[in-house]
Order: sequence, then structure tokens, then C-alpha cells
Amino acid sequence: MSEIIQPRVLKGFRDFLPQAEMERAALVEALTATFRSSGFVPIDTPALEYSEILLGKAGGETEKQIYRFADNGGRDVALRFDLTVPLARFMAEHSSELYLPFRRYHMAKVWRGENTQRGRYREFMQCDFDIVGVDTASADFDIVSTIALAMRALGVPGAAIHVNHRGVFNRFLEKAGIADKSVETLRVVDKLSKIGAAETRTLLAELVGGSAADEILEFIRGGEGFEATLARMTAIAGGPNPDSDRLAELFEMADACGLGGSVRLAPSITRGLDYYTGVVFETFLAEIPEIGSVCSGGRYNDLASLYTKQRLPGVGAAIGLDRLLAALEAIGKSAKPAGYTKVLVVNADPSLCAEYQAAAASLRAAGVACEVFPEARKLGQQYAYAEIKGARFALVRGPEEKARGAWLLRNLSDRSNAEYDSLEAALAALSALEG
RNA sequence: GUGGAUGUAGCUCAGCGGUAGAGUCCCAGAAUGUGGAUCUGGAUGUCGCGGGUUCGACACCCGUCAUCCACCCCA
Repeated sequence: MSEIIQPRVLKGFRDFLPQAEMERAALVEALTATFRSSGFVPIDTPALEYSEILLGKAGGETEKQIYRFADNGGRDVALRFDLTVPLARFMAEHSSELYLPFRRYHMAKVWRGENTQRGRYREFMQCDFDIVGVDTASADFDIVSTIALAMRALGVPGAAIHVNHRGVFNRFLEKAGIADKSVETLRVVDKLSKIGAAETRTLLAELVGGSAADEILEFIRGGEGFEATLARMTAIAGGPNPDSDRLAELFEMADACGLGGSVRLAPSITRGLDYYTGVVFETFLAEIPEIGSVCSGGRYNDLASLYTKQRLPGVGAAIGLDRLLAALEAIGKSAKPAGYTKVLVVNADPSLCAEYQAAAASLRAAGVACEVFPEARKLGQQYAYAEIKGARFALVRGPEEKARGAWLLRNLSDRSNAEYDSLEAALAALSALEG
């Protein structure tokens, strides 16, 4: 007898039991509806790509985190670590078959070989939505508004969408004469909300000196309204410019759509990924900001240039479905469906199974999700099973009901029974109760 | 990748260098067609895994795997 292989999954990879998967499915359904309502269409791409495609513009971090190996044919391949880079390849490869502007959504698993933490896994689902082919404030705003709609659809309308523009920051760095330290500076600045102003200043002072550090702190100090912060940033960065104008336009649209309160100008956010070239976004839940951004993105005007000479500017954002779910669970706002069965057809007598199945077929034809309990067990056990599956009613017909020509409908929540002299009558009563 | 904590029944956790425990859950019966209470009885463990020290290891040591936390980075 061979030894039993221990059933297990890799670190950072997970199985999803029905309860968890139904919660995820509910999120996916809500997001799908949101994306479609704003004109996004779905696409899909392979999980595995040539490494050179995915690593084209990757920095050191991406290279460390990517799952990369030689396939059976000796090809150098890698698992996608996000959905944006594959989109760039996809656009370059299929631009002649597409139309611009192209707005797509894509919900799929991605893989990163980094260390795990709550809400951070090695295999996780991203929900991306992007608009490719235009570089306008309107497109930027469409992404912001879609984030806001998605958060509303998920029951967290109070989410704060933090917005910034890399161009404005770069102008400021030029003017302050520290452009050569931009990468390190951006990295430190990104931590402001986490480590606080004092600690940030210490780190910046080590990097660029005390006076420049004070200048940077003054630049990234948020807190006022969007327009006041923008005016101050613009002034410090050397006056009006196309990038700050873009932010102003973006805010004007948000304000006009009633989203002025959700959109905040956060001069300290810069985003680590180096393919962003314009506006950048991060989204925080008011109830649990410490879990990090649940939806991030920005404008990337050069990404497709790795794969095509055609100019394909884009803007988009990615929702981290698993982190979002962890956050929603932590604040008690995740949907918890027990199951999809509305009615359990009880098996009270195996010889009546044909009637049970016929009744179930009628229920389904009427749009009522139901299942027949597949063997005869004690009624109590069958009711308990129905409760586990989230059913609200049980349809019962045993020898006694059969003799009377009746069907019994049991309301599982209040444990009341009602008898009907036909299946049609029971069905009618059911739809009345369901409202 | 670095540092810290944790890993004992399905779940939540006690425990101690000398025979593995509690609560809960589950199963059966009291109640042979009606699941939320009660009572009675019952089942369940490679003490994460692998080595080592020891007369003896769940306990001590080393390694390993996994989870959580921090750094880093990010969804």
C-alpha cells in the first residue's frame, strides 16, 4: 500500500470553500454590473506569457516577485503579476482589430512570489478596468467615477479616492533641484501616511538635506480641500502647467458628479510602479484605512511603446479583490450568502422521487432555485440541511399528503406549515411569500 | 528576501520532562414524519512535519512547512 500524499497547498495560495467563494462571486457580480454600466467590455489573456513581455519595463522589485521558469519546450516564461502589462501587449497585438478609445475590464488571477500577510497572497484576483487610446481628463475621471461607483455597489460609499499627478511632483523636484534623487524621494514620500510627518522629515533630511526636506514636506502636506491644496502645490512647483490643469479639470468633473467629497488631492501618493506617467489613484476605506489601498491605478502613456510604435496612452485602475474582501469582512460588510437554494424538496418517501423531481422542474421553470434531497432521511435532518444551504422553504409530500392529494410548504425560518391541494397552489403561495 | 510570534480534537483553547484534556461541534437514543431547549450515551488526535538530547519529548534543541505581525513592496 502506497503512502497517502498529504493534501496541502502552497504558501500564499488558497482553496476557497463555498462560503468564501460565494462572497467572492457576489463581489465579482457587483463589479461586473458596475463596469458594464460605464461601457467597459471584458477581455481575457493567458496566465503564462513570455518573460520578455512581462519583464519589459520591470524594475528590480517586479523581477524578484515574478514566477519565472522554463517550460517543457525550454521557453523562458512567467506568470502574469498584474493585468496592465498583458493589456499593453494585447493592445499592441490586436490594435488593428480593436477600436479606440477602448475600455475593457478584466478580472483574473495574478501571481507574485512575495511574502504573505493579511489581505496579501501569492495568488490573488485583480479586477482591472482601463481606457486606452486617449489622454484626456475625461478618461481620467471615468476611472475615478468607476472606482466610486464600484465602492458604492459594494456597500462602502464612504471610500476616499486619493488622487495625485506625477508630473506636478516632477516639476517640483526639478525646481527644488533634487530631480536626481527623485526615485528615492518618491519612495520616502509614499510613506507619509504610514510613518507621519516627523519621521518622514528625518528620512528626507538624510536624503536631500534639511531645507529641501522642509520644502518637500510643505509640498506634500495635504489636508485642505482639493482646490486649496492644488493651488499651493502648483505655486510651489513653479506655477500653472498642463499637469496641474489636468488635476483641476478632473476635480471639476468630480464635483459636477457629486463626487467632490470622495476625491481628495493627496500630494504624497506617487505609486511605486514606474510605468505611471500622469495621474495616480489610491482608494482607502474609511473604516479600515490601515489595510491599504483596495483600488489603485493611474495613467500610463508609454506602456504599449514597448510592443508597438503606435501611440497608445492609457489610464486605469485595479481592484485587489482579495484584499477588498478581507477589508469588507473586517468591517462586517461582506455579503454572506449561505447558498442559492430557495426551496428544498424533501425526500419523505423514495417511491415518490419522480413526483419530487417533477415538482422541482416546475419550480425551476418558475424561476425558483431548488433541489431535491437525494435520499430519504429523517425530516429533521433534511430541514437542517436546507438551513445550511440557505433555503427558506421546504416542499414536503409524504404518503399522508399523497393520500390527501396535498403538498406541504414549510417556512423554515418560522417553522410554520401550510398545506395546498395542488403543486400550482403551493407555487403561487410561494411567489406571494417571496414577494 | 530579513526579523518576531504562533502551530494540541472539525472549531476555540488549556496543559506538562513521566498514561493527551475542557468547552463547543458532531453521531446515536429518550421522541419509529418535523431542525432552535433538556437528558443519557458515544466517536474523534501522526500534539504541523523531520531529526536530535533523554531511561522517557506534546514539552528541551536543530531543521523544515504553514499562518499571523513588522520591514520591503504592493492589490
